[in-house]
Amino acid sequence: MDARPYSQVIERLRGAGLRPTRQRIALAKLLFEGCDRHVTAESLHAEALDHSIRVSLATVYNTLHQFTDARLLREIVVDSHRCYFDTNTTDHHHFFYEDTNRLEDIPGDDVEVSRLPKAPAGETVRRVDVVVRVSG
Amino acid sequence: MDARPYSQVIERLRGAGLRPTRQRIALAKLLFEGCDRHVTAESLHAEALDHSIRVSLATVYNTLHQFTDARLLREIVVDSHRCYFDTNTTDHHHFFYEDTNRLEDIPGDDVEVSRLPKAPAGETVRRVDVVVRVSG
DNA sequence: GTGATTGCAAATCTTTTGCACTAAA
DNA sequence: TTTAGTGCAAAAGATTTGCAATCAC
Repeated sequence: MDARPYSQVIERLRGAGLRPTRQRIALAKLLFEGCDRHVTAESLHAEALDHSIRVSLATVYNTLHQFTDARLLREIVVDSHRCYFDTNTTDHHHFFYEDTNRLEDIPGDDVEVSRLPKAPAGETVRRVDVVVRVSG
Repeated sequence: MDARPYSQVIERLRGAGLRPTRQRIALAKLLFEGCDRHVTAESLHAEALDHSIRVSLATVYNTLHQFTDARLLREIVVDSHRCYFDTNTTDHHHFFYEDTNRLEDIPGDDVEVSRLPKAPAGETVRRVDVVVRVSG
């Protein structure tokens, strides 16, 4: 083992103003080491247990929201029954597989919204989400 | 009062293969008489009670889903905690006011998606949803 | 040590379900 | 009369919360 195996993740948490606790470090390693991912609280909790990381479901929920507030994650709304979180926080859109409830990034250039309405008076556009729903 | 005040709504329900019961007729009148609307189960139930329509929340849920299956309504996903239903079933997109959880149609021509990825192998695109999230 | 964080269990909120009752055809 | 639809209350599923115990600094 590296003498400082967690330093990158710890730095990232500190940079986001989050105290690097054992649970946050472990979850951050699952989320951010490797390629972009989409998780739900349940799926991340299950994955943590698989890796023998002792963390409660409540803490997973809290952590996902803290990471989202800190802009380490992005919340994606595609299903009224479950929250999805995306480790890819850059501007991009999604396929949603209705048969399997799976979410997949659409590469940035493959969607282009060429016309948008202006924001209603007094409002600011926070985000434009495009979801392409597919099924077999 | 007209001698056949409910005939239009009744025809619409029959046409959709739904038996025109007292509850369905009353809810359909709230939903379809007047301009396009966005409702949640809770909001429609409250509105029904305001109009002295005796209907249970469970029936409102069931009815909204039956209407959706019959293509009298469309379900809109903008919030992971609540289902919204839209009486406008034509192709169009939405503003979502994050401060007030309110949903509003964007006129058809004000959004144009000029490039879309092709569907993954074996999948068919069921719908493309664009949500413009705004806040004050 | 001190304040932030966590775990647990209970609470909350939305939605669905089982079943006896009622109403439409 | 027959079957579909309804109401209620209970169940289910996802998420949040209160509070004592624990941990980072």
